[in-house]
Amino acid sequence: MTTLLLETLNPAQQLAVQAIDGPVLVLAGPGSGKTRVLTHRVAYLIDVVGIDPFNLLAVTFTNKAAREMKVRLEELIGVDRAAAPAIGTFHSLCVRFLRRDIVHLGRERDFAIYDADDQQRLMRRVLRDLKLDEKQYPPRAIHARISSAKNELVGPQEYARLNRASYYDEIVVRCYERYQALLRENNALDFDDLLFETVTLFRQHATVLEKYQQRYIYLMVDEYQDTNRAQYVLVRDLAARRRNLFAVGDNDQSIYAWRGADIRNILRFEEDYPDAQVVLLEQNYRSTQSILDVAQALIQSGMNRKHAKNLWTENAAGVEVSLHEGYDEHEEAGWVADEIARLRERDSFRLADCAIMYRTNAQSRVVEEALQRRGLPYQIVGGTRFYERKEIKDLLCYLRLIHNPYDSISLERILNVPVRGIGARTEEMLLRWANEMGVPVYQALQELAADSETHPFNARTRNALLAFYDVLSGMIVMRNQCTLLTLLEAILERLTFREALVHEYGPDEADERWRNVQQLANMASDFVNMPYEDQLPAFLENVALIADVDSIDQDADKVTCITLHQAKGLEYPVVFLIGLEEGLLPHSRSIDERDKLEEERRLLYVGSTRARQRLYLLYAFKRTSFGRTNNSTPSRFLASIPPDLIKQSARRQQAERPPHGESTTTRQPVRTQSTLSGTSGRTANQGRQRTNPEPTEIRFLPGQQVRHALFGAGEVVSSKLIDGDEEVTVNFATRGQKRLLASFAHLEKISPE
DNA sequence: GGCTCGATCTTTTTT
DNA sequence: AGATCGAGCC
Repeated sequence: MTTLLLETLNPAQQLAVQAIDGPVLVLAGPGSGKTRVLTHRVAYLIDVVGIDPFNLLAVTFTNKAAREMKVRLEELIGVDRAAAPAIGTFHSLCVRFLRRDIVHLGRERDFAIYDADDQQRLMRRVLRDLKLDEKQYPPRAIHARISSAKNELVGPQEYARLNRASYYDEIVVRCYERYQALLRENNALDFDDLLFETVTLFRQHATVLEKYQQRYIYLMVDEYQDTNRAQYVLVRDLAARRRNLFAVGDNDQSIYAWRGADIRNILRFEEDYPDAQVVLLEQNYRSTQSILDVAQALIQSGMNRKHAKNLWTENAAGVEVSLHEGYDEHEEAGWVADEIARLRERDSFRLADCAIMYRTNAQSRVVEEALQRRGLPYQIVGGTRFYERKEIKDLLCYLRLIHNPYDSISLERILNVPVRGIGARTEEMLLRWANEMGVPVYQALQELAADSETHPFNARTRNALLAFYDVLSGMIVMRNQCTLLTLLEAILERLTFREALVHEYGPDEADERWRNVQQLANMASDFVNMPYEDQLPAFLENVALIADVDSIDQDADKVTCITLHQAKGLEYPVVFLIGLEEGLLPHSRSIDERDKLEEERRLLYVGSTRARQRLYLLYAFKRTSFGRTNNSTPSRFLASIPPDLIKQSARRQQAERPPHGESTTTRQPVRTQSTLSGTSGRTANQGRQRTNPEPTEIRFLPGQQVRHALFGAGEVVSSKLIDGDEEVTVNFATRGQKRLLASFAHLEKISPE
């Protein structure tokens, strides 16, 4: 078995698998078989070293990755033993810990998990409670602050301590406090709490932490470069006793800084664990040489690469990477769809072999249209998620409420769904009444049902409320006496849900939505083998933690449309990267900060290394966004690719040139890399132009007061020339310190000079 | 209490 | 361009 396990691995992989004791850092380039290494290491620990599977913990980035790991493990060591190791995402593992031990924090184990939509609603409730204007204090923005604070393990008090400066921050603190209080009242945790509370649990209850430290002798963490502070501390604490931490990652694929991921976690590994063994996986098994060359060119033009890897492959050169300019986003998508059809007919690729990747979800719409028009089956990952469809979310709220009646956010959502004559005023009255009595809304309804004398409602309103309460309380009685499916069917029947759909949407749309409901019922039936009382909580947890990528259908022969972020960790024989334009990739929001810009570059790197055999790069000559059409500039990153590595596809002579009136003479010649090269100013469009030619000298000196369109006023801390541009570090009064590229940031000098 | 119309915003990226 | 939200109307 030993030999069998190891002989399919290359020397570096073997080294990683056999590095058992102490901290190990595996720097694994794309396609270098890191999933193989992880899986084989678990198998090796169990089979060869003789570790009890019960003592292993592996953290993956997605549930899908966890599933795949379990499947592969079963193949290696058999079903029985493969079931035992704890394998899952940070969030699902934390839920597991918290269900068991959150009582130590004085909370209940059947807490609800709030998703983005719930968080939004809760935030609005907070603003209403605090009488704050949503215009002045956008719920999203406030919540974003709270969320990143939690990811940094900063609670309300500490946030207040760290941010004394502005009034805005004071508001954030008040909202943060109220937000947490409401979560507690509703017996709910949001996504960020799952991590935060687990860390808190471990910090405050040494015995609990010790229990897990004892149990999990070997820890493995995938995608270590994308861990945030909370995750980092969690891992550090869990590993503190045994120090058997096996971290796998690739700093070149770090693309989640915007949600708190800190690339320094991986860069610091050797400082955190000076005795760490470091293994480099540089052989790529996935891509052709041509694809790898392009990917390497892209990433090597980046700045500040630590742990630079040199990927190589024994794979054949394969087909050249191709670059194509579409006239607009429609032609771009059309070209892709046509090419997919050709690949299927001429080169016998399947549709499932092809993936179309883009920076923003909004781009998927046009792609969808193009595929639809040609009758090519496709699946769009993300976008409007199944669980976020209204009819589904409504039903889920019923289920959540049945499980946890204190969840007032869910209650408010469905109080008048389907319409039963409970309007905003009644709702507000009910909430105020409950508030006055100091009880959860559900309990207020109980009071009302018990014929309380003091309620403020008239007879008609009271009846409407009682109708709602009857449904709910009836279901709560049923909760543990039947299967989840039966429960769901009972809800549908009690609510005459289908009829309500017809009433609200008309017969056609109702049909479509009813099919979604049936699909939900289908999913509910997956849980029939559990004890009755476990089915509902298990289902709800599953729903809350499932990610879009987790539900990619690999069996169907469909084209996959997916964002670059979600594509991390996946691979496809054929990959199309579309919208490679300034403002889109790099995204306009990331354009004037060095670190953000570098992350965009890595995003492109991640995208191109998903491809096994064919890689297509596309951009459009002009693009409509926000209802406005603008000429576009090819992404600066394309300039990093030496021209002999790409085949510029000949532009076809289309019949559909721009409609009359608009002359084609302004059209740019095809911009190959020779014309794309360097940072020299191009005048491809009238829209975004660089304000100054190549800077050759420092224009901003420390102490200079400047103004930025977005960040406001600030003071220059330092400035240096890098790569033909001036990088200015500015300390903004309200936004803190930022590094900006002078040529893009449009910094305005304000006195004193 | 629900409807229609116009104004306003939207698009980063997500567990 | 499309969705969402608020104001004013029935």
